[in-house]
Amino acid sequence: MKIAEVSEKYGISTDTLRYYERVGLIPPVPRNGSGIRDYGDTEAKRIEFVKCMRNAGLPIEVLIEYFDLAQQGDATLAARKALLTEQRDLLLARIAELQATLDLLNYKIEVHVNALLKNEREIAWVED
Amino acid sequence: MKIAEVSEKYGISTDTLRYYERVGLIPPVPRNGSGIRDYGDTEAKRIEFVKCMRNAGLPIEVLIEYFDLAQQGDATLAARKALLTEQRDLLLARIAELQATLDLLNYKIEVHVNALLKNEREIAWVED
DNA sequence: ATAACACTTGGAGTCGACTCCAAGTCAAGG
DNA sequence: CCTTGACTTGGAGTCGACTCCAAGTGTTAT
Repeated sequence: MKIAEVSEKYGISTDTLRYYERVGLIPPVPRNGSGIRDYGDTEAKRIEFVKCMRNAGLPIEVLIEYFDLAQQGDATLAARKALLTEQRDLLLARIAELQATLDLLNYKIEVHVNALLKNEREIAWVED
Repeated sequence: MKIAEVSEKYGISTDTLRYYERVGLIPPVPRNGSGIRDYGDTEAKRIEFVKCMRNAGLPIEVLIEYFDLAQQGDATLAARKALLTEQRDLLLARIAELQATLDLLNYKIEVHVNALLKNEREIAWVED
């Protein structure tokens, strides 16, 4: 798969894909005879995972660290688990915060709806 | 309340508080005789709301628009409701995404835990 | 075979949201 | 009176994460 196809498939710009490779978030992608990137399944899986994690706000730095550890084999299993757990906990806390804001937003909307209804009644009364 | 106290109370830097005022996210704060900001309850409430919304990722621009509308009175009630509803829906979608990533993260952690347990068993077997 | 087009590179530019800085003013304590 | 320390201003700098650009090479269709 060429870069344009990968970009299309995952909704990530070609610039971003190359950028990820540059900073080490994705390992060097294999090239065909004329130096053009040829993404395979391994790459695709990695990209999908990165997309998901980035979308949830995990910093690029953290992901790089994770992949660096993974690349060192079983000796780093515990460290990787710790890293993932930390990010999981941060995410959990984040979700709780967003949920709280969601509740507030819903309450505010409710208030606006009520105000609108009240206005309608008053207009009806005036026009009667 | 002086700016340092507000900063302390809400965990927002004085720089950020002044920045918010500059860009119109908070209306001009009243000053005492010598030009120093004196925050009151109205200001505090606004700051708290802004903090909550910003924390949930609502862009500054959107919040400014909301306050601009609010300042124009009842005629903008419907517009404000629409704005809030749009942001609420975005937030809802965001939470769902984060939840999906959370699930994936939990699964990954599980995989690591299993690998660790397997290693332990192997070590035990070697050392027996 | 020549135009059109996807790909390559390194480096510069952009964006939102702060964050820091220099230079100055003012109130209070020793 | 003089220092200390919190406050003021406008403007510049930083950060993470892209995003864009110029200049060049390779592939494909007419």
